[in-house]
Formats: sequence, C-alpha cells, structure tokens
Amino acid sequence: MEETETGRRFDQLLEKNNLKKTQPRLSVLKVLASRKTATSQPALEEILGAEIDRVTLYRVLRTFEEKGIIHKVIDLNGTANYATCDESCTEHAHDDRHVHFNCTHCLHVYCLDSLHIPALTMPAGFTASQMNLIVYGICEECNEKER
Amino acid sequence: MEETETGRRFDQLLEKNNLKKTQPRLSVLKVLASRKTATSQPALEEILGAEIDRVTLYRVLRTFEEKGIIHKVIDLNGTANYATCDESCTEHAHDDRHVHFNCTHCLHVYCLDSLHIPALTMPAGFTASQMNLIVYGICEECNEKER
DNA sequence: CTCATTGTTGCAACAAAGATGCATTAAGAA
DNA sequence: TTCTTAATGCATCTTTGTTGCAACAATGAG
Repeated sequence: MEETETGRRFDQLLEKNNLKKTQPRLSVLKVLASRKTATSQPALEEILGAEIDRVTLYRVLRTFEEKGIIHKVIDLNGTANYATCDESCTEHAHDDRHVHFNCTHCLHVYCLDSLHIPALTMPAGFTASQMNLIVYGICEECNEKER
Repeated sequence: MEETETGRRFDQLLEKNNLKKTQPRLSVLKVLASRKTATSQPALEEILGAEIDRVTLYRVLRTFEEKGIIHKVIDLNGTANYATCDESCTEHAHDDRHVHFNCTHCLHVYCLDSLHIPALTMPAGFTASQMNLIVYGICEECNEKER
C-alpha cells in the first residue's frame, strides 16, 4: 500500500481504536472521507459492492460507529446515512450536537458543522444524553440550479 | 357502534379529511390516542395484528400521515414511531417543530409538546422547510424506577 | 330500503435492510 | 515464519417497506 498522507491518517485512526488495518475498512474510510455529504448505506454498497461483501460493509459501519469514527444520521425515510466525524468528536466525547441537513430535492445529507444545537431545558424527570437535529429543505446546490 | 365522545371526535376527524369511517382506521386512532408516547409500527402490529392486516395498518398509517392526522418520528434505529398530532397541527400547517424524546432505556418516544425547536440561522444557500429534533436519554418513568 | 360506485381491505408476493452463525482467511505479535 | 485472534465472506433468516389485485364494505343515489 502506498504511503500517502491520508493513508497514514487512516492507519492511525484504526490503530487508535484497536482495529486492524484491513482493506475493507480502509476502503470505507476512503470513500466516506472523499465525500462532503453523508453517504447512505445503499450508495456505499453500490460503490464498494464489487470490492467488499454487503455484510462486511454492514459490520464495518457498525464498528466505526461504535468507536465514534463515523456517525450515523437517519433521514426521513429511515435510511441510515454515514459520514466521517470531524476532528472535534474523538474517542469518548462523540459530539453529535451538530446539525444535519437533509435536502428533499437531491436527498443529500449535509453536516452543518457551523451550527450546533442550542441548549434545551428538559422537562422535570427527563435526562438528556444526546440529541439529533435534522433540518429538511433545499440545499445550496439545488437552490442554485433552480435559478 | 356506540356513540362515545371520543368516538364522535374520531368520526369528525376522518370526515374532515375525506376518509371513510372504517373499523381499522378507528382502531388505529383509538390505540394512538390512548397512549401518551409515540408507538412503533411493530408495537401497533402486536396490538392490532389480530384485528387488522399488516399491510392495512401500513396504509392506514401512511394515509393518516399524509393527511396530517398523525406524525411520524424515526428513532435511532430507523424505526418509525407514530403519534396523534396535538390540536395545533391541523390540515395545512403540520407543525413538527416540537421536540421528541427517545428513552434509551424503555425505548419509548415522547412528544415534548412544551418544548419547541429554537430558530436557527441556516448557512447561506440553504433553505429550511421543516426540522426534527430528537433527544436521547432517560425518561421520567425510568429515572424514578432507578431510585 | 336497496343498489351501485368507489374507496378500503386482505392476501400474496417481492424487495431491501438488519442481523446472526460459521468456516475460512489474513493481520499482527511472538 | 508461525501462531493466535480478529475480520471477512457466505448462507440464511427476520423484519419492514411496498405493490398488485380481487373481494368487500361504506356512503350517496334512487
């Protein structure tokens, strides 16, 4: 395997999480990192289907999510979309407080890293541990095409 | 069929939406209205399975959602949960800006009607039309049982 | 009150995605 | 290089979403 910069970054990422560097895992990381929007499981399957098995993909994604390497966003249809976490969410503190944007036109899911969910006061008795905000609407690209 | 107060309310609700009053629809309404938490499709199936067909349930729920009679909340697992809309969300303006709470212990989904999603400023180019905030944590009941 | 019409239901069937068991293979340490 | 253990690929099953179609029932017309 070549010694590219991103390649080494992925290696470190896996190592840090006690995961072996395997071809399927590196492929998944490469694909996810190369996309600015979250990628759905079917899309990933289409891209990597020839290379790695459906179940392996499923397990790689689950492992990555457990380790906090990627995060999962469920869109309106209940389909899982995956994206690499930005640097801020590391090991323990997997910070999912940023907002996701689901374009109802092109169906892409964006991570709006610039926005974070405002603090909310929970009703008495309820303890919040995590929150997930998805905004639906038209994304930048689709809005531009309209014009 | 008996002439209960809620029964008449359901009749009106269906009539208002140009839907025929049928036994499956009334059953679904009755179940949903009787529960303070959103109900998952599997749970509904378990409750009503003997009474109405799985596909019918699926179609009733879809119809109700289209008409704005109920709303759908997708939980962490991508499972659909349904709840009757409170009075505020009527025909046209289906207001989904209230917050949902998904208990990670009992898995119940609550509609936190008292909370509403704060206004957010979208990044340039993005147009928001709807938003959905799900908070994960421990609910009142489960917190009390712990003590 | 009865009939006709049109929306609804139930059944069969299929597709897609989540999930598990197990034999084989490969990564990384000794 | 060998060994141990984790990871993969394959088979398989379950659950949920979805469609087509024939039978049926809710309403309005007569």
